[in-house]
Amino acid sequence: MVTMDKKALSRYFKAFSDLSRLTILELLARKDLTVNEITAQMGLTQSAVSRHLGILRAAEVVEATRDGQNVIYSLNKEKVCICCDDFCCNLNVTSETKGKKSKK
Amino acid sequence: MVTMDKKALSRYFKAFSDLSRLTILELLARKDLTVNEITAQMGLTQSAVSRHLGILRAAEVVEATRDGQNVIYSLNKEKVCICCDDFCCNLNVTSETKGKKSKK
DNA sequence: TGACAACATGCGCATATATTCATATGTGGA
DNA sequence: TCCACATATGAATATATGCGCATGTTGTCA
Repeated sequence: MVTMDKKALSRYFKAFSDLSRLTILELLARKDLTVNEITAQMGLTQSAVSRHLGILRAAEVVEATRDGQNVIYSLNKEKVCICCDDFCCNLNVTSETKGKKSKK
Repeated sequence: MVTMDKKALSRYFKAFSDLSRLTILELLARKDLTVNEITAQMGLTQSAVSRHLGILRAAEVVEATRDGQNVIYSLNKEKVCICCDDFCCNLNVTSETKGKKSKK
């Protein structure tokens, strides 16, 4: 059930720990976008956006496919899900725990 | 349903993005521990552990209660849960999405 | 009160990260 | 081939982070 080691989890969370990257992920959650389209919606240079996308790509949270001159980025929802699940699993935080006051 | 803003999420994930802190969280998932007990199980100085705990405390992922000279730390599983849920919710990644290939 | 134990914090250092500018790489069209 | 557009990347800089040492703070006990 647990498929990621701590190092991988750390890499994922590092990817999620930046405001700009969270914004990018939210944009991609709505629809696939090119780098230019993402850049247009953020207060950053194209360079900065490209770097953030590189980090998200390295963490395998987003995927890039080339379409002519454009590169279209899409969110890998499955990975996001697995990441959160594994994390919760590692900490014995399961759906059943939800909403209940911890038993301590 | 979505109760955290991006900034809060970013703070949580920053807290989760360090290997030492992930280890601490795993330890606390098993049982409540004092700073000394945690320090004994990690290759870090007491000072470093205390700082990590401070970060986790600031993110409200762990709670500290004083017991005489000791400070006992415990994991706030609820917060961990809410954090992951909110994140997934923000990205439209729900339980129903799990396991399925994204519809793209 | 003094001594000690547990924990937190100021400081400095080394490293990592985010950002920008300038430039390189890749792709399509004239 | 040459150019324009989209994207990625090297270099430089500012800031943030993790760490240890030393010290401060808080609580216990004699």
